[in-house]
Amino acid sequence: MFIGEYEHTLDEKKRVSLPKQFRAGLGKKIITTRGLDNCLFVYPRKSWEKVAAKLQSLSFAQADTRGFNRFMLSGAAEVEVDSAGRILLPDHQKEFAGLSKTVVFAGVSDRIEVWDVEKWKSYKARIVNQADAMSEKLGEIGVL
Amino acid sequence: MFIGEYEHTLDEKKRVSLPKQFRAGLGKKIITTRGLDNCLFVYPRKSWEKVAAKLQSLSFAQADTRGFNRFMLSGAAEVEVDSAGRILLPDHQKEFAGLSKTVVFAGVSDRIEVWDVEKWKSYKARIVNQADAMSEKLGEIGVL
DNA sequence: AAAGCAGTGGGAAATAGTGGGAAATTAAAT
DNA sequence: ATTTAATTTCCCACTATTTCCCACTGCTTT
Repeated sequence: MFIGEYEHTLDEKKRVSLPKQFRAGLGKKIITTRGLDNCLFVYPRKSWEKVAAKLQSLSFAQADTRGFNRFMLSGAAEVEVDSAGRILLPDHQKEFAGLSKTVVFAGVSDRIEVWDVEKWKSYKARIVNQADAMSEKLGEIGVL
Repeated sequence: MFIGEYEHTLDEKKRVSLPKQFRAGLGKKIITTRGLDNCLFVYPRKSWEKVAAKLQSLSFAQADTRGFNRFMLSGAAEVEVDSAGRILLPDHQKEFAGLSKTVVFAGVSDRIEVWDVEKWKSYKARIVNQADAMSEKLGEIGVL
């Protein structure tokens, strides 16, 4: 269960150190992939295998599942945590998520998200403003 | 399981080096063939045999499956990886996929795809823009 | 204040990717 | 049939990137 929010630095070699609090839960080999809303998803190897198994069951005959597979799989990378607790992000992921120097790690239960700090700030401002209204909606359908 | 995206160069002798990450999974003899959406599919010998078996199980009675069979099988070639980790692409495949100098290798679970870099960029832009719609599909199959 | 540690930066060594030349094989031409 | 041309194969060499390691800084803890 990953929770919390941390600001880290992406250096010139495209390295970022993982927040200490996440390292134990992630292990040595982890998977990063394209996520939704222009952020990256980070999974421990085991959780990723579940995702991958589901993706593999999709046929390549249909154009939309082909596209979907390409989005998730070609956008993914297996990265190893170095001796200083850092990972190395591929160019295409850095570009996809629009990462500059400062990035945000956000724990979201079974996955971790990586955001560019500016994108994160504006996104967070939006969801904070909407939280009150959303809670009523969730109450209506019996979630809270 | 092949994942990730890599840009490589096709030289004047039609050689491309395979991304280091894919070499172990591919072995020494590999199969390249015409793929869907104007890219090439690359398989390790073993996976190819499975694909070929599936294709053969399709009925010859229907004109369209006959066509698909010919498309995949006649477009295939067995190529060997040289001492520098490169393969040699046949002319007709280079032409089919519209490959120029820079090509993209994309890992998509059991196969690797080879794209011309420009075609890949525009295709990727399309699927990235459809990410929202895709997320609903993700929910349906329980990926997210 | 000293010690430990998380996060960051940077230098040196290793290597993946690329280009090109020589040898060998095939094809063409006289 | 022999020579010439062209293409392919094999090998070596260069370079930009990656990898591995060590060092510094600032914060927290004792």
